[in-house]
Amino acid sequence: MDARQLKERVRNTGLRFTKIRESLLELLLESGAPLSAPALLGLLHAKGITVNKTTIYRELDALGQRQIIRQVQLGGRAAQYEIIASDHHHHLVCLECKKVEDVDMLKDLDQEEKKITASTQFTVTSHSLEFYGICKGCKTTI
Amino acid sequence: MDARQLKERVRNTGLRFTKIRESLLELLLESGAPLSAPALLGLLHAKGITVNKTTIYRELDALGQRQIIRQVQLGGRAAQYEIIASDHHHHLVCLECKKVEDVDMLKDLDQEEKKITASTQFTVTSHSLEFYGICKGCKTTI
DNA sequence: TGACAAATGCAACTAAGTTGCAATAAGATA
DNA sequence: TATCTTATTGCAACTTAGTTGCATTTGTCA
Ligand SMILES: [Mn+2]
Ligand SMILES: [Mn+2]
Ligand SMILES: [Zn+2]
Ligand SMILES: [Zn+2]
Repeated sequence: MDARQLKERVRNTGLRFTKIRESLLELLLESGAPLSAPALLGLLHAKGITVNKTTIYRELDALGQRQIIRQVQLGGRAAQYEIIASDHHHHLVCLECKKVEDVDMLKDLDQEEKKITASTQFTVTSHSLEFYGICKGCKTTI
Repeated sequence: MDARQLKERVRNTGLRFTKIRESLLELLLESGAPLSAPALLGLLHAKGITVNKTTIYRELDALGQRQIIRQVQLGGRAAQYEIIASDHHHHLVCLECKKVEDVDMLKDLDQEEKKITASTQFTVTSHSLEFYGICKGCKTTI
């Protein structure tokens, strides 16, 4: 998933390719980790792009509806957002500095989804798995 | 985990056993699912117990520090809380009505924790796994 | 029964997120 | 390129979740 592909995806869903939208997606793409609305607002302002918070929230909503980004719940007050890339993955959340890292799918949880759907009255369509602990940086700092 | 055991645990940590604390824990115990601070506030008021929201937040914090309850992140704006019972479990979250059900641990994710800790610079200490989908009630209603 | 810490309420605050409405700009078309 | 339509944006006012300082009340134990 690079900037060009992303632009393609955005245009295909009927969205205009505005400066704000472009910069916001660029930030999410460059960031190795999910970003919150307040964080995005700050980063955009730091880039010299003046944008209102209402626009950010509407933008995140629009991109979410089109399956270009997804909201992830990792604790903390604000929701975080990340580009929906090709492969499914999970997250490592540092309890110390709150940094988030991606971690590739290890076990096949789709099997678990099927088991639950088969054995309960609940139809599972997706899942999210977060691992909590201490990151490399926080171990050396202490 | 029944009311008596819970009272014991509360007393053992040096907490006084107040009417508010008792009712709050009772609500969490009776509820099959996690509850948010605003929800608890509403339920307590419905029970005729007048309590300030500041008290609720401080209470949740105190019980959390003592490992009597835990905060769970399940999407939605408000954090949810549940009694820490003996066995580890995960959650089924209905995307329609937002209801939450417990689901017993199926696979052994402790193994995954160990693998990650061994192969990355990140020391995993816990995890949370949520399954999303449609609950029984919401399937029949549609 | 005090004494003393824990618990509580209140008011004022911050931070995240939402809504309605008016102004602006992207980009398709002529 | 000028024009048109509609998506996008900003602004202000609002809601909801959660926090803080301080004064008052209440549980517990000697
Ligand atoms: Mn990720
Ligand atoms: Mn649970
Ligand atoms: Zn860290
Ligand atoms: Zn449901």
